[in-house]
Amino acid sequence: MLEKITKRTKQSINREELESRILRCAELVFAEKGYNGSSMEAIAAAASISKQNLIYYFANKELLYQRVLKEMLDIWIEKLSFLETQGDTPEAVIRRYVREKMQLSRLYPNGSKVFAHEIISGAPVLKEYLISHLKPQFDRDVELVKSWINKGLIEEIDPEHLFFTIWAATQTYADFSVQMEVLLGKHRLEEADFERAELAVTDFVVRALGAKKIIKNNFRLIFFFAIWFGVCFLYGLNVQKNATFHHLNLLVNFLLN
Amino acid sequence: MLEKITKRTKQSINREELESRILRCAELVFAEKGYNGSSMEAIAAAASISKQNLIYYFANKELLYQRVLKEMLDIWIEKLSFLETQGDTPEAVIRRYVREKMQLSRLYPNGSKVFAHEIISGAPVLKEYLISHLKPQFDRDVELVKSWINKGLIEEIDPEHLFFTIWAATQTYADFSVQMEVLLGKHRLEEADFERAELAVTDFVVRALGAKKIIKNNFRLIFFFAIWFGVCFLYGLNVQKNATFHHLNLLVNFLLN
DNA sequence: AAACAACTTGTCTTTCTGGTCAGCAATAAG
DNA sequence: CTTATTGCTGACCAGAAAGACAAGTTGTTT
Repeated sequence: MLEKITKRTKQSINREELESRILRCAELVFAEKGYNGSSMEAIAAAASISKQNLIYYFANKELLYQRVLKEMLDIWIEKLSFLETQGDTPEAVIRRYVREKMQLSRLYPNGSKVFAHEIISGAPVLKEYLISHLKPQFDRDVELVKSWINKGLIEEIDPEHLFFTIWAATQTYADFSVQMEVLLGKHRLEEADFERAELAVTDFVVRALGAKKIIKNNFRLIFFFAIWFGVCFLYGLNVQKNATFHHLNLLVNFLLN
Repeated sequence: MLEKITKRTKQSINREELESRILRCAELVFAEKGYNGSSMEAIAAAASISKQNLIYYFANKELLYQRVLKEMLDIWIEKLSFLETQGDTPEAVIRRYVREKMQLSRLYPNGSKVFAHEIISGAPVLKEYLISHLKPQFDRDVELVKSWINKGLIEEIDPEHLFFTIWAATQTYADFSVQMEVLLGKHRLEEADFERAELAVTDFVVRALGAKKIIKNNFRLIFFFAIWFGVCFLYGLNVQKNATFHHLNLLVNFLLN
């Protein structure tokens, strides 16, 4: 297919700028009012242009809506793949994943909301796209998690539902921000809130995965055995029998602290 | 205030029946199309009555919407309070809480969706209600979780964000069911899926809380000390020194298994 | 400068939808 | 059986919104 060479004239630059401004404003309006509640008039007003001009750029509402949705999903799919992280530990991969997803909630709250509206409504527009683009990636990522489980790197966890939970827990900071504002008694969620949230959710997930725990427990195991061997060795060789319980008590007190 | 005695005539029974049928149908339509996308005509059709008749029962759309929302939230608030569970362990309380919330997603998927639409849109109708009814309960529950942390019953976790995560992880099974259907390659989420989900989410949360871990670790600790004492006791008394390492090896193999 | 393309706006039509109103039908009360 | 109340329907209306059309304006190319 021949790609038309787009000269960067004053017009074409303006066009691009205006298009992206329209998309951002449309995103905002769709997020707040849903597809049906958003009039072209309102979107145009948000972008400070006339309705007719808006229609000139996006022939109809459906098309505009699709563009907004697709932009969001492209970003999501692009940013959220396990694939390129084969070398890292599960914990590192998961931490990165959760962080990225939180960033999306923070940076594109409106896109997230439009996406949420769409899915809740039964994904009339997005269904095909989900099947063709999201599912393959999902299947791959699930396989990877399964392999982690088989290798004993993480706890036995339901891989599919792990993803559902991560998505939900992160997405909620975009979609349900109003609820949180009310419950936290704030006018708006701020940077600090998002940072706390990110920390809470990542820790939450990592702890649930048990990735960290295994290491901790291994440490404890090794620690115990080391002392045990030491003690047994000593007693097996040349310490008087009567001292046994005294040393034992010291040790027990130390461990229980 | 005088309460009017409602005689249970044929008419009043019909009225109640029809009212609740309308509410259920409205819930369904609102869930799928959002407030603005749902016409009174469509709701009436779903309930198999005429539009005028619908308006006879619910004078206008706004009112109908509020009723649907309020019914859902009342159920939610009623079912989800920590208060009456003071005696139980944190793990028991949390398990019950998550299970109840999952039940809501399973039993009232449409109500959940309407609620989600509403919150995502900025809670124009519900905001006051959230402040007056949900926040006080939230604050109480947060305090309880904090007290658990202070007592060392659970890991140090961000209480507010714990709730946000639980809500998100459970609510998602109502709101994003379509996405899950696509990704799991199913036509509909079935009982079995919900059971798996409930198990996954509860385990997930409990593990993240660390409530279970403490118990498990205590077990392990007791187990170790019991064996240790036994072994030391035996060696301290009447077993030959040479047998030490043999028995030790047996034990180590058993523990590491 | 002229011709052409890109952009912008005002006007109009059509469709949809929330809601009114007057009147008919079914049921309950006297 | 009659009357009053409650339940239901058809005809209608006003306003909102999508978007078609034509006319005018600005920018680009030759």
